[in-house]
Order: sequence, then structure tokens, then C-alpha cells
Amino acid sequence: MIRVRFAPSPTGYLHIGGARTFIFNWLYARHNGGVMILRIDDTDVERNTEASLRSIQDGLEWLELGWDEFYRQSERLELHRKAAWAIFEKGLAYRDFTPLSNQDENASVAGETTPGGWLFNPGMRELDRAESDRRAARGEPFVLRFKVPRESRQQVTVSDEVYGTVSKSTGDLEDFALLRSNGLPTYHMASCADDADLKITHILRGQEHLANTFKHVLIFEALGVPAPITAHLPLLIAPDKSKLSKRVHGPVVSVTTYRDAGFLPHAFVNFVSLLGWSPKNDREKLSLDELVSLFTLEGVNRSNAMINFTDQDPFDPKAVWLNAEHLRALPVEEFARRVVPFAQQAGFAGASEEKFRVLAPLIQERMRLLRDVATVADFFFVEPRSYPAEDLVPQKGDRAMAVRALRKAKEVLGSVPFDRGSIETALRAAAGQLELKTGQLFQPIRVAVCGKKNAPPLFETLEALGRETVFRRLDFALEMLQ
RNA sequence: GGCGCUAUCGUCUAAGGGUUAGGACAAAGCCCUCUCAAGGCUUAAAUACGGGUUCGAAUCCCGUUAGCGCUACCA
Repeated sequence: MIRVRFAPSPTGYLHIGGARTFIFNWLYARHNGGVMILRIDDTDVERNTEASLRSIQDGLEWLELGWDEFYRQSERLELHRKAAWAIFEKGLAYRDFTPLSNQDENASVAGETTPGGWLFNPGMRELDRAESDRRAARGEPFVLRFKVPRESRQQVTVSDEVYGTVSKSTGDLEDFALLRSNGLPTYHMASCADDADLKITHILRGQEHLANTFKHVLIFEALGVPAPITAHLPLLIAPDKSKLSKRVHGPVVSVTTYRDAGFLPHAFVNFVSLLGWSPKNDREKLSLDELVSLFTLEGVNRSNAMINFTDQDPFDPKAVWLNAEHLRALPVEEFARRVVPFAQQAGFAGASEEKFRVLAPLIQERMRLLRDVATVADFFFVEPRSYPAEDLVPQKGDRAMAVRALRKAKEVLGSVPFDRGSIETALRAAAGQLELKTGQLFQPIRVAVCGKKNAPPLFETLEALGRETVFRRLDFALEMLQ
């Protein structure tokens, strides 16, 4: 049984890179009928916040993918500590009593003299067990360090499903910490102990961890358990080619920014899944089911993928396009359900699912993000009053022509059934009688009724609005022209 | 600095020794058309650089350059 995990640390909101790691794990799990685990890596008490944990969970829930098991590392500290001391008892780790303040110094001195830099604090590896125990018993603070085998300068090898076989000499690996001086496990220790305990079979994570994997291989070996198979994912980078970061790139990288703009969760998943992965069949718009059945590690590539945002527009154009595609494909019921909150947000009185089921054919294919409802459907809820009178004037016409057109519209629309077919017939005939091009008649009506030059098809719009509203707006426009 | 990874149109990517280097987004143009949107057609746009190997290289090897990552008692 395949078991994968997403293991964020709660130090900020969920950003798009984290979301992608979750998504790839989820797709891999679902594709293989495996188990998706959410594990909160909150061993860094200094930087973790509950608010961050909540916002990460909110972000993940918004994706509408779900997970099967949930753990918090902070509730499993005993497990990590036991694992660390087991390594110590095997003689594969040692206490390092070097005060924190001396370490930078050691590092810089050693860095100058030893090519490859600083690997461990002098004297500490060699401390004999009795002496080490004595100092610890006296209460002297220490970190527990992994004793990287150094004598043979052996190679540590990782067989990564994406990057292939990579190896590193133990001579280039520092004696990393397992336990901090406050007794809490480090990321490396906690992560490996948990992966072992939770029987994680595959680790899909960001490429920034590729170099850490050598340490993890050593830990798993020391623990006497097989290391999970790893698949490192190329990083997501900003247009300046730097790694996506909350601090420098701001809210554009937060998934809540996408949520609040009105991305559909599965459109977002679709977009993100195409960053660093390809189905290799030229398909771009993929449903969740298609994604699940197509997703394989062979399709993951190795170079970083850029998200194309700017100061003016936080969203990659392709993300917006994909969202429009998914939006258009939505069943009317679901479209209505999802758009209503955005209509209410825009302050549209009377916005209801029922109303939007009627409006859907008029607006659905004209929206790219759900928030577009504010600009695409406004005139269905709010009287257009603030457009310039000049907009009523048709092409190659003047105000007099606009007046004639609007009066004629009132005249013919007063006496027909108010459905799109009858309206079209009446209006086309009217254009003929006025000897106007259809556009010259339709455009003034459109502007009068919608308050703008670009709007959904006219006859359907008039029908949806109803005779009373249409006449009120025609009158208002006529007044503006006087 | 050391170590590791990466390099195809502006962006996401396909092509894993033989193709006019393909698709998509974005851009431009045309068509359709009551405007917009959608749709259709077309154009412009790439193998970082230098050496090998080979009959033949985007593809394999080496070097250079550039970018990224790791090098914490952060994750």
C-alpha cells in the first residue's frame, strides 16, 4: 500500500508551492490507490503559530481534495526523542557541548583552513561516553549530533524517482543535529522518525530537500529501517527567477489570493499540476479524474517552473485561461452555487442561485474568474446611471440618431411578447424601417439597458431584464440625451 | 567558498540519435458577428555558449556561463 504525506510547517499561510507539493502527493496517492497523509511539522516552537496552522488547513480544504490521515509532530515528540537516543546508543550520534556562541567562530576559522568548510565542532566527536554522560548529568547543555561516518569517505547514494541517482561523499556532510539543546528534535530527526513510524513509502517534496536526503538516508540506516522512495519536485520560481517566497513576493503567492479572486479549486489544481509535470499528450485542460489517471512520476521534469505574475496582475495568464475553461464547462447548477458568494460580495441585492441559473447562459462564458461577476452582471442588479451620454450615440451617427433609435425601440417593444424571439423580430424590423444598420439600433439600446458598450447578447438580456426595467432604462437614456 | 541540481519560443511544455523542433497561454492579423465573449484560420517566437562522440546531436560526453538549492540547535 502506497502511503505519502504532505508535511508543512505552520510558519505562514499556504503558498502555491506548498499547495503544489500537496497536489502532487494527492495525485500520486489517488493514482495508485494509496493513502494521503497530512502531517504538520511543528517542531519549531519559536516560529509556529496556530493562526498559520489554520490558514494552511483552510487553504488545503479549499482545494477540495481532502486527505486520509492527520498528525501533528508536536504530539509525537516522545517518538522522535526515543529514535534519536536509539541512534546515540548505537554509537552513531554524540553529544556536542559547544556553546552556541562559539559555533560561528569555529565555523569561520575552519571554513578558512579546511576546504569544504566546517563539518563538526572540534573535540566533540571524540568525547568518550563516560565523560559525555558525566557532563550531561551535571546539566551542561548539548545538542545531539549525528556522527557522519568519515573515515572511509564513503558515498551516500540516493535513487530519486525524478532526479535519478545522485550521490555525495560523507566528507562533504556536516554532523547535523538530531536534538536541540532544549531537547526538541530537529526537522531531520522528527521527519525521519515519523516517516518510519507512519510507514511512508514515497516522499514527494520540493527540490530544496534533495540535498537533505543524504542526511535522511543516514538516519534511516541508523534507525535500521528502509528509506522511503523519494521523488523531488522542481521548484516554483518567481519571474525574477528566485524561489517563491512569502516574504519577498507577498500575497501573490498565497492560495487564498486565488481563492478570493474566484478561481475554481479544480482549475487551480489543473494549473498547478502542469507546473513541473506534463501528461505528454498535449492536453492542457484536464478534469480531476483525468489528472488522477494520467499522473505519473515519469511525467515530472527537473527544471524549475516560473509562475508568470506581475505587479499589475498577480495571476499567471494561463491560470486565468484554464479557470475560464473550467468555469465555462461547469453545469449551470454548480456555476450558480459558486458565483453567488461573489455576487453578494459585489453588493448585488437579490443575488440568488435561482437568479443565476437564469443568468448563467448570458454571463458564464464571459467570465474568467468568479469575481468577474461584479463587472459582467452588474446591470442585472443595479440601475446603470453613470455611463456617459456619448456612449449612446451609434457608430457613424449622432445624438439625434440615438434618440430616434431609443424611441423606436420603445414603440415596437411595447406591443410584442417579451421573449427573445419576438424581441429580435421586432427590433430587426424596426432597424429596417429606420434605415439603420442593426448595430446602429442595437448599440444605443444596449448602452441604455446595460450602461456599457460591451455586454451579453441583446435580445436575451432584454428578456431576462423584463419589459418594465427595460422601459425605465430607455426613458432614463432618453432624458440624458435631451 | 564547498557540495548538489538545472538549462527548448516571453511563459508552461513535447520531441529520450534521423521531425519543416510539436502543442498551449500570452501577442499580432483575418473570419464569424448586434457589442463583448466564445469559436475558426494565420503570423511572429526556442534548443545558453564552446568543444567532442557519431554517417547523423535539442537528445550522449566534457568544459564554460548562468540560475537555483543545501551548507542552522529553520523547515
